[in-house]
Amino acid sequence: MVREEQPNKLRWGELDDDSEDLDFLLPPKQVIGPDESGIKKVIEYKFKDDGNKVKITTTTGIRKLANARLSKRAVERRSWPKFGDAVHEDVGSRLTMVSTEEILLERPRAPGTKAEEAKSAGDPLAQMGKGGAVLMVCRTCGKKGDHWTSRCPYKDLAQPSETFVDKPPTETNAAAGGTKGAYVPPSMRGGVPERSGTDMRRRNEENSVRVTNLSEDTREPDLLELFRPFGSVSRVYVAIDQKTGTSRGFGFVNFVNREDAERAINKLNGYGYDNLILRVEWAAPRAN
DNA sequence: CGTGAGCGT
Repeated sequence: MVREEQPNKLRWGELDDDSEDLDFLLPPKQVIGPDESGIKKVIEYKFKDDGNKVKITTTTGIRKLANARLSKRAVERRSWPKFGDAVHEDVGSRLTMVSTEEILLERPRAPGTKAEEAKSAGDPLAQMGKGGAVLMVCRTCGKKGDHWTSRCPYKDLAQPSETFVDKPPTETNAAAGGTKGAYVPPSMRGGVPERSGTDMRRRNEENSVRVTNLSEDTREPDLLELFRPFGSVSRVYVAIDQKTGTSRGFGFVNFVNREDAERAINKLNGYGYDNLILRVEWAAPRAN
C-alpha cells in the first residue's frame, strides 16, 4: 500500500532515473542469430512498473511477418535466386525492392467492342474481311459483317429479317413472339394494330437519350453495344470536337420504342463505363 | 473577374 515499504517498487517519477541503476540485477541480454535466413532474436529482461521482471523476446528480420503466418511456399520462395534489378543485391538484404522496369497497363474497358476497335484502329466497318470473328449482324436486313443496323441502307424500307437470332429476350418480344421463337419487329410487338403516324413505334429522331460523361475514346459503336440490349436503337451519335477530332464526352442514342429508352435510362444512368460514371437521361428536343 | 461546362452533323 505504502510504496516506500516495498523496496523493489518504483515510483513512476523514478523509473527513468533509477532503472539504469537496477539493470545489473537482470540477466544479461542475449542475441541469437542472425541465422541463414536473416532472423535475429534478442532476449532481454526488464523491470515492469510493479517491480517484477519480464522476459522480452524480440524477433527481427523476416520472421516478423512469419509470426503472423508464413506459408511453406513463402519460405521456399526465399531461396529463389534474385532476378531483375535485384540480382546485384546482397542475399537476404531486402525482401522487396523498387523496380524501375516499365509495365504497360491497359485501361479497363467494357467487354467487346473497345478491344476490337483498338485492333482495327477506328472504323468498325474496316473489320469486315479481316477474318476476325466479329459478330456484326444487321438487325434490319440480317446481313452479317456488312454494317450496323443503324447504318442499314434498307433501314427505312425492308422489314427486319426473320432469320435474326441474336436478339436478346426482352419482356416485349418474349410476350409477343412466343410462337416459334421468331423475331418480332418492334412495329409488330404487343399485337397492337399499327397506329401510323403516332409516336412510340415510328423510326425517327424521337425517344432521344442523352449520354454524358463519356470517356474520350468512347465511339458510336461502343454506345450502340451498350444500349443495344435494351431494344432497337435507331441512331447513335457521339459529339466530336471538329477542331481536335476528339470526343466531346457526350452523345445521343435514339430508341425506336420509348419504353426501351426508359429502361436504358434507368439501368445505365450511373453505370460505370470505361473509368467514368455515365449520366443517362432524356434529351431535350433538338434545336433546329 | 471567372471560363471545371457541356443538348447533336
